[in-house]
This record gives sequence, C-alpha cells and structure tokens, in this order.
Amino acid sequence: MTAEGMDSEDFEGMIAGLRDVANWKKGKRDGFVAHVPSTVDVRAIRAAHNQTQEGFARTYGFSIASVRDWEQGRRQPERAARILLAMIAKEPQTVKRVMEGL
Amino acid sequence: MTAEGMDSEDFEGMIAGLRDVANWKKGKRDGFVAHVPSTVDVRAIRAAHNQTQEGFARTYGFSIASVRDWEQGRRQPERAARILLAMIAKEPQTVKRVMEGL
DNA sequence: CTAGCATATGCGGCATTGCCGTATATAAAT
DNA sequence: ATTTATATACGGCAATGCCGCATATGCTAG
Repeated sequence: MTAEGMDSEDFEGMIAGLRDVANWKKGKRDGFVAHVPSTVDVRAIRAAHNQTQEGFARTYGFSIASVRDWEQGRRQPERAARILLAMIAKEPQTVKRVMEGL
Repeated sequence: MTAEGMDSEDFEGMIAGLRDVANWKKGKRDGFVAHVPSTVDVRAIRAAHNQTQEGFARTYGFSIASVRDWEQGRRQPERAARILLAMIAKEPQTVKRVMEGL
C-alpha cells in the first residue's frame, strides 16, 4: 500500500488514534478523549450560516474583533474557541439550544 | 415588590433581557443572542464530573495548564472557553456527543 | 452618477491569557 | 517511611482577545 490518496482528515484521525494509544499505555483510560481541530475555517462556518461577522459574533458570544482577526488570519482561535466553532459547524442548532439556557 | 430573594441568576437573566431589548431597538433582530456568562466555577464543574484536572482537560480538549490556571484563579477563561465550560456544566453528554465527531 | 449605508479589511496597541516547565505541598496507598 | 497520584504555586514568553479607527467594497436609492 501507499500513502497516496490520504487527506488531512485521515491524518487527523491517525493522530487522534495514536494519542489514544499513548494515553492507554500511560494508564489514562477514563474513556473519552477530545479531538481538538488544529485549524478552523471561521469564514466558511459563518458563510454557511449566512450571517454577517457582527451577527455571527453576537449569536455565539464571540467578540466582533476576534471574528475579524480570525477571518483575516491575523489570529488563530484558541483551543476552546476552535472546539466551539467546530461544534457550531457541526450542529449549530444543538449549540444554540444548549446556549439558550445559559 | 422588593429585590430581596433575587440571586445572581435572576440578574443575569435581566441583563440578557435588557441587552436583547437594546439589540432589538438597534434593529438587530436576526434572533438569537448569546449570553456569555462572565464568570465560571471551573472547579465546581470538574468536581461535578469526578475527574482530575488532567482527565477533565483531556476529556474536553483543554490544556492542563489552563485548567490549573483557571482553578487557581490565576487566569480567567476567555469568552469561548466560558461558553464551552457553561455548556459542559449544563449538558456534558451533549457536548461530548457533538465533540465525538470532530 | 453618487451620496449613503452596511460590511469587511487592515492594523496599532496593550492588557490578559495560553501553555510550557518545574519545584513544592497534600493525601492516600503500599 | 517511601511511593504515587493530584493539586498548588509561580516564572516567563509568545500569542490572543479586544478596543478603536481609518479605509475599502458593495449595494441601493435618489
């Protein structure tokens, strides 16, 4: 076999798997281990929701400045932000629903 | 009536409501407006899950250092982190479920 | 055509956080 | 008493969060 035809997703999965194995060997087997995407396309997520930067920011609680910086590549969203963004990308309604009660 | 018997949660709700009204008057009526808790008791959340700082961090993708800093009051989790933490506090299973597919 | 409004871009700037590393408590277990 | 797991306490620097503002871009009405 070869490595041809593999995309970054495959690698992400492999990395996650390897980390799980490492954790297992270290005795850390309490189960679930979060996979934090190392990069997020904020603009794409926002676009998929047809919202302005301001609207998107207000909807999910980000500051406009941060959304701007992220989209302009001036700053990279941090871990927690990346997770939240990924969740928004995946299940916006769920995220909104849970956030409503906060 | 009096203000007796009201806890911070009541006020949080009122603030959120007032902000919504303000946004409405400003013509920002695309709906949902996130309410980002200004403070979060990380230790309490983690304790409610019976996890070590390390386990908690790994489960949700935070860095151990950050969880430490948060619990020791050395740093305040940022917006996105506060939202995520609040969501974890409210619906840990949902958060985990959505995160599994990332 | 162009004035006006909504959005987005670019960027200076500083306080604050993220995150790494490590040395030191604490407490429970062997 | 020694080991092991967990938490505390900081030093420290790179990087982000977030504010404010000037400028560009696009669209729509006059």
